[in-house]
Amino acid sequence: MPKRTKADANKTREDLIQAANQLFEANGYAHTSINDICDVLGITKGALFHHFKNKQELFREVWTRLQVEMDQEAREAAIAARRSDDPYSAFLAGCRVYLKHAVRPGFQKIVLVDGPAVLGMQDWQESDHDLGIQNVRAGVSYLAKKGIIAEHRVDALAVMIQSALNGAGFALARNEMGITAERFYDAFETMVKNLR
Amino acid sequence: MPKRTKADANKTREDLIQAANQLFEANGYAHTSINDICDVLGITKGALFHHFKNKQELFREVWTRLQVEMDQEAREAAIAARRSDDPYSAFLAGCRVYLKHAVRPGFQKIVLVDGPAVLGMQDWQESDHDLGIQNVRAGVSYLAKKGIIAEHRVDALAVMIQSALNGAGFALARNEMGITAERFYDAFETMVKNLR
DNA sequence: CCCTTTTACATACCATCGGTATGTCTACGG
DNA sequence: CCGTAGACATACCGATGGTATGTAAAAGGG
Repeated sequence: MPKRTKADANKTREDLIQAANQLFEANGYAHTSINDICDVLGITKGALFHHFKNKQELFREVWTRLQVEMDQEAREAAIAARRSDDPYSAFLAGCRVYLKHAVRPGFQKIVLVDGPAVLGMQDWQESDHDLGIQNVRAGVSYLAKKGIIAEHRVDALAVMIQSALNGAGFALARNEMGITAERFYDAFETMVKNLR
Repeated sequence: MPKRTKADANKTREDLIQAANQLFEANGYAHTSINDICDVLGITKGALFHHFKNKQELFREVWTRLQVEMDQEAREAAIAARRSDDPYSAFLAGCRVYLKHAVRPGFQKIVLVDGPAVLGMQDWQESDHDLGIQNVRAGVSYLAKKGIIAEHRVDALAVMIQSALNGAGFALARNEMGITAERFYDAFETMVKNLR
């Protein structure tokens, strides 16, 4: 009966990521101790530090997975929604997926709130924006090629649009001012369709 | 030679806030220890815990001041720029001030990055200390009263516009994609003036 | 099949940190 | 002039992130 085979080690690593994800989501990074995470799996700190250099690296792994997951789904949705008669369809479909994730408490707490604070702004720039923003930028750039918006505003608008989606996600999760998801999406779509 | 008068105590408190502000800005909340702050002033933890309940409360004070400072300046700018022939003038002037603050690394790190992570989302929601959104909302609401944009989109648009400004601040501070402040403001203004 | 090395953990331990309990000295009101 | 409250300092505690070390099993080469 093998107890410490490579497959088991890989499972331990995955369990660690999943347990960390749950605890980070529930209690936040700062209020989740390494022992808390290990206790969930019935292992000790030795195991955790064998698989991850430190607490931050474990967090980064959790954080990265959430981002990649969202990115893939958004890309697929954008491609699937592409229509020749509506230049906005693909872009808006991607944004809708992004918003769907931005509403989830787990995504918010880990990616949007703790992410920048824990990993620092430099790290945050590298990935979140490389995944989220380039997605948005591609959509905006397409609108520019169609002559709908000015080419020289593509970058600035892409940045602001993604931030707008983040803000919408926050507000929705917090039920801020009682704004519904429908209302948000209506406002967002109107805003996008009136870009010049 | 008076050493522990009330005036001195007040100065100690102010010094604490200022030192904390600098260290939080330079190293972030998590990497700033209470002893670090006290060392700057040559005092001990006893003094700090006499003036503040805990580390969070000190942070909250720093955080609040930055917000209030920005809010006052934005209000004044908006009032000063009010013009009867241009419904956007006051709102855009306020946004320009907000953007000016959002670009500052201190405002970013403390208010935008560490703030949500340290104070938590619930705290954020409960307190109407988020002066930025109230400011923006007032401007958007005015545009709605002028019949320029739809009343039922005021809240959602306000949230997204403020987030857009935050994102612009981040991008500018990091010199992301080489977008200049002028370009950002041009794109922002165009976006706002095409809201419906 | 045996011997060595590497892997996958556990155990023991340490420095630092946020926070508390307590002590001390000074200003101030009566 | 005295007692009390305020403004700090000192001493201490538990928890936490991280390290150093130990150990048993698996992997791998001959």
